[in-house]
Amino acid sequence: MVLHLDMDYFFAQVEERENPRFKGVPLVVGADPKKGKGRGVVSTCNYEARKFGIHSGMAISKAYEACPEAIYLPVNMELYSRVSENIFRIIEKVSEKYEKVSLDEAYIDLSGLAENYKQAERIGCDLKKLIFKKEKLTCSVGIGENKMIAKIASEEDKPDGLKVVKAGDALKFISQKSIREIPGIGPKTEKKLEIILEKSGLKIKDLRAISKKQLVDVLGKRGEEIYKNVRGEDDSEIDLKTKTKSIGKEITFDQDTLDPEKIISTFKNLSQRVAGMAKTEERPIKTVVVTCRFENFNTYSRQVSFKPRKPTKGLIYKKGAKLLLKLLAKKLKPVRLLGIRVIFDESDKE
DNA sequence: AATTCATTATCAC
DNA sequence: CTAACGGTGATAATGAATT
Repeated sequence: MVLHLDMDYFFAQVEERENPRFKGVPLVVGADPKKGKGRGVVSTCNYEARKFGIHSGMAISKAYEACPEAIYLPVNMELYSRVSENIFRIIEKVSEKYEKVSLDEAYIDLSGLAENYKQAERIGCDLKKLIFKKEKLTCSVGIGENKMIAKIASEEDKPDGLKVVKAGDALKFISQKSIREIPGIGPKTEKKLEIILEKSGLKIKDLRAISKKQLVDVLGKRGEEIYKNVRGEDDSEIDLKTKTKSIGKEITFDQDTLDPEKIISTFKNLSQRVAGMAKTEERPIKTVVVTCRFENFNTYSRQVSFKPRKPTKGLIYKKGAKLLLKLLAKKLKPVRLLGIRVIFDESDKE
């Protein structure tokens, strides 16, 4: 049995807690809609803002159009990280066997902890109470036989929800849900499936009409998983503490630029920060990846691998600058975004 | 033939 | 009028380069 925990509108809820005058009015956490013409997106917003049609991932300029009177706050990641750590400390009191999906989301393995659904529900309820008592934040919990069911269940009664889906009810529970609720089906996959079935607004049960072969044909390896998923099955394991595989930084300019000074100084800055973060991992890196997005949104990456070496600022910048120059020499247009990432050496396995 | 490398696509939060 | 659209990290597909 699996428990999925999802903090409700996390960043915005934390801001409400820190500053109660944000409660009850539309609140959007993301970029400043006025600064730099508002090129960012909405990170999270509270439910009052959602009434205006605002949601995560929406362009901040569009959100501003929908609700200029909302309060717009910048992302205060340091604050949310601290709160997140507190929450995970609470989760650890329930079980060490958990998978951290993000700052505000986790799967907990209930095998060995709960013999039946009643006990599982008790654990979920206690966890919610504990988090609220310690952190004054609400969350939603879903419980099911596998990760997918638990995840879809946690959405069911949000916010402040607690939903248990018994094994026998799982198939029925997911049948009428949008196929987008299946983890791994995004906009592109949805479109492909709509073409196969010549129908939009697909429900999970609709996908049961597609053969395994056709799914694999169209979706590749993921088709195999999706074939099982739409039948309520999910083999994916709870992934305990895995090592970071890569670290990167990227930045979108306030305005697209061709200014070499600006490009270089920005790139230097990114490199330095990546080096700083990579060093704390105390592991060698073996690849540097540079990303560049131009004004037309075309995005390119260039990478180079080498003998695993310590992630020094000089190494990362040198390798990266060479790649960047090579790229810019070919495709010179005003630059929208620059990024650099390092990939750690993985040769040391378990 | 098998493995690694490079690049792009897709996804999640 | 339409498009607008971050930052971080993971995985897969595909084809080329190496071993």
